[in-house]
Amino acid sequence: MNQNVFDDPRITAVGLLVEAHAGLSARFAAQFEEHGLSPVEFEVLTRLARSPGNQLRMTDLAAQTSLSTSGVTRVVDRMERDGLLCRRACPSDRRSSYAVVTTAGLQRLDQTLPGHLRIIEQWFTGQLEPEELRAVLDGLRRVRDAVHPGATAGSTEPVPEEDARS
Amino acid sequence: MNQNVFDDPRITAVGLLVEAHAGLSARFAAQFEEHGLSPVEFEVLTRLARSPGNQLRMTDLAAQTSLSTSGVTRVVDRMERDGLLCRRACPSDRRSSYAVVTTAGLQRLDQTLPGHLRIIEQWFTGQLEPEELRAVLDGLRRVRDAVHPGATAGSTEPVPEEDARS
DNA sequence: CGAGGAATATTGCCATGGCTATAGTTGCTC
DNA sequence: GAGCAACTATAGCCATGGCAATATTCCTCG
Repeated sequence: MNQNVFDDPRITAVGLLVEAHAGLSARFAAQFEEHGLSPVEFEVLTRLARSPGNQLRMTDLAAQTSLSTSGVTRVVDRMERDGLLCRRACPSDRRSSYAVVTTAGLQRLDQTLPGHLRIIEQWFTGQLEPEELRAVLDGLRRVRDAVHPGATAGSTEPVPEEDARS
Repeated sequence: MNQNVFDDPRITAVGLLVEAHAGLSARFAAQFEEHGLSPVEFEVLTRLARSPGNQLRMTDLAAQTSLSTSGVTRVVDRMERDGLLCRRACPSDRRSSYAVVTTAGLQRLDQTLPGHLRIIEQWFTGQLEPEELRAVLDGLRRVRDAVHPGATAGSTEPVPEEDARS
């Protein structure tokens, strides 16, 4: 068996990306937990808080998170039970319902965000010189745009079908 | 509520990292599935295949993957049932047992790896100029070393305790 | 208008995996 | 050697979340 396949620079590159991500996620999760939030709940809270009216239809919330629509149903169940958000019927479409952040939810987010930003700075952005950071982010943006169809509003271009990198 | 918190460059930076990782993971998972593997199973297979004797104690396997020891027990259960690996009693310590990759497991990995490498190149490394890629990897290495204690054998230095909290 | 198909949220069923308790083993200390 | 703490793998119980089925509601086309 070809042992040195694992020394392939591509494997190494992915390993770095995965481990950097995993390490940061673990730090985030620990801090979220201090504020009684799971990573998914924090994600939901931020997505709602940055949406007009602090609300989003269940479907749209699912599209903006890592969850399926049924997953969103359940997270919203839990968070509604905890008073972080509530459901609101959509007046124009009786199939839809909104998830709306409550005041308590916004407060919780406010409590969590400063520490979150501190962690990012301490363990990610602050570890790099400004121009290094810019280089990393430029690279990640290119990867993201290639591999994550429809991630940003800006990239409406079709997903590149081949390895073409202009 | 402070809406423009979400325009904070730190939030943006993490968002890029997370989405690049998520996009790549999704592509990987799709290709693994073509070969009848889950992401965790692929991880286990590679960890074992790159270990001396194609084997690892359950505990060590857990330490090298994203799983707890009980998680490893179950993945190994499934993979043993599928014939990808088998358990072997440790002769020197009757508490321990090894997970050993079978020939079928190595074959499965051989079938999967070329496509995996192609995906990495097509959607990650190949999207960047060589010097861009090097810059990204250098940055990720720094982040990884900071945030992921004990990730590599090379970085024995203690985790920076530069702290600022509480 | 009415029928059929698409969209929306939810629920049932299931796989995955973490935490904790447990049983077996080892090694250290007295 | 006996006792005890640490280690190792596993099983029980539970939370999370995906997929598919389901019930509503909406929309389009005839």
